Amino acid sequence: MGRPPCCDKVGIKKGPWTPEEDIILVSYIQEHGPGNWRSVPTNTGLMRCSKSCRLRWTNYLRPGIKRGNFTPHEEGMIIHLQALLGNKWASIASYLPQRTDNDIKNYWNTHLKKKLKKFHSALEPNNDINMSHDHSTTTSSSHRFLSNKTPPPPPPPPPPTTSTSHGGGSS
DNA sequence: AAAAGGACCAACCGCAGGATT
DNA sequence: AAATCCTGCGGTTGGTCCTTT
Repeated sequence: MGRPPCCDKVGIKKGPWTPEEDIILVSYIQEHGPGNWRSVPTNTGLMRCSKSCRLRWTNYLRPGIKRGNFTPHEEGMIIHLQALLGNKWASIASYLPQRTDNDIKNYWNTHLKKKLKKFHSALEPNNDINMSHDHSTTTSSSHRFLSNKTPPPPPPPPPPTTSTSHGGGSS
């Protein structure tokens, strides 16, 4: 007997969240704290799967998150950390507590990747073929990019990791 | 003024790891 | 010790808005 799908397709709503759904989710989490996502749809009556609830909360509804308008400093941090860690968006996000991994990932894919590519081809017009290897090439020269564009970001602080264990650490 | 193309953002899907029974 | 379940992560897709022709 295999494991049942996380959200069996029947009756599960997909697509953009409505303000009403947001309110239900937020008030439930305010009362019970985040975590135990499995029980959220059951207890709230939301026709969403647990994954969708968690995603909505972490990427949009969670208090204290900042969206859009990345500062040059944040941008520098992201480029630096991406060169350091690769596409570990969750790890990168842990250095920018106000940002979500999804937001950072989107920003990287839409803005920074392009910016870096431009920079690289300006720097090494003959080698722009190498740009297909995203990470390997960004590693060394993104630092040069940084030193041109923005002040070098501070060395990565120890990851916050405020009791990420689910269930136990309800904030 | 309308149409086409490109860019951006929010959300979904599948996979992997960790925890629990 | 093995099997199952839940959560989290990264990649990808779809829809909408903005800009250019």
